Amino acid sequence: MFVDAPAQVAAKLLDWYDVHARALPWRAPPGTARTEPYRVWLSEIMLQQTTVAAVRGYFAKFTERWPTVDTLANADDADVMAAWAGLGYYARARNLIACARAVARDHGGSFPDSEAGLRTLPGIGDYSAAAIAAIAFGRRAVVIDANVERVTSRLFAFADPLPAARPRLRALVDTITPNDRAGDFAQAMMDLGSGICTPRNPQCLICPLRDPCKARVAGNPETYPVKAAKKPKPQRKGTAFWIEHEGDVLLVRRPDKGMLGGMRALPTGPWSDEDPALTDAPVDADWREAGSVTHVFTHFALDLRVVVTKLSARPDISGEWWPIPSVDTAGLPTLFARAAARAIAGSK
DNA sequence: CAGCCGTGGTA
DNA sequence: TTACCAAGGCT
Repeated sequence: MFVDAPAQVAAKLLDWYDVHARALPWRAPPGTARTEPYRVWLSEIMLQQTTVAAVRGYFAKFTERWPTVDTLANADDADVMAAWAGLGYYARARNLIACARAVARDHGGSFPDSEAGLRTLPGIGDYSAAAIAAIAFGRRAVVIDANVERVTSRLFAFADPLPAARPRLRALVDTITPNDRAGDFAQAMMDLGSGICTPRNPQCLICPLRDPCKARVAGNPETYPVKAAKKPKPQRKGTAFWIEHEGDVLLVRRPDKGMLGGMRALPTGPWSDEDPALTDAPVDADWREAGSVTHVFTHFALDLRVVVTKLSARPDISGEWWPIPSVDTAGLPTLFARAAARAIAGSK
């Protein structure tokens, strides 16, 4: 058998998938009816740069509360943003709302069934359009995510550094993508990348592609994919202001663009390499230190100093006064949830 | 094209 | 503990 023939790769992988496919809430088992496009779409957006474990609870919550794309399209923005709180990359939530409304308004409540049609919707890029077209609509599409890049670069011992070499890697993925079951093939590649062809210590002994894999033969699968070096993360500092009045705390809504865009938050000063100053506070007050929280984002690390004050008169500041005992229901992103916990602990 | 954009798990 | 990294998209 010519195990390195492209068709053989797909056949081996699909045979493995028929037995070992992960059972996931948004996935139909191999050989059964396809999952509804709404659920495929919702899961694909949530899974962008996000682990299966993190998505499970959010997917259950969203599908229970908004079971169809129309119900989501009619939801209040603030409710959706609050429900997304903690999952990260909040532009996804803003695009989720915009996409649901575009589907409801421009497509009669049904998702486009082609890759090109899906690609026009907000929040759906090359990967998601291909994945939804293949998984939800049975289209033949070349689906490329980080798992596919890793598995394919190892399979072909493709050593050109990414992301510059993406077009050539895509051509290789194209050669092994089957005409039938492209959706199962994509999901099989992801399962393989998640459980066997892992970034470190890949389990080549039990891999269904161990025979055709050139990197395994060479003995260096963990060196793929080759990537350009990363830049160091700058350290920034800032201050969060916990302002109490009669058992309420002041929350603000952050601008739609930028960090934690559109999310509820504590008022803050600027985040920079300068030492934070109390003069950035939205009100003049007697501030007390409540400690600090450190948080690591994708491209910088933040040391957020938390200061608290209790005002006897309600200041004239725009924002929401939220009952402190239920501040955990405000939908704060993790940074501010931790800052709030620090403020409450530090003000006792 | 490269920078921006969260969070939590893993070794 | 530090560093890497995950079902990427937008500008």
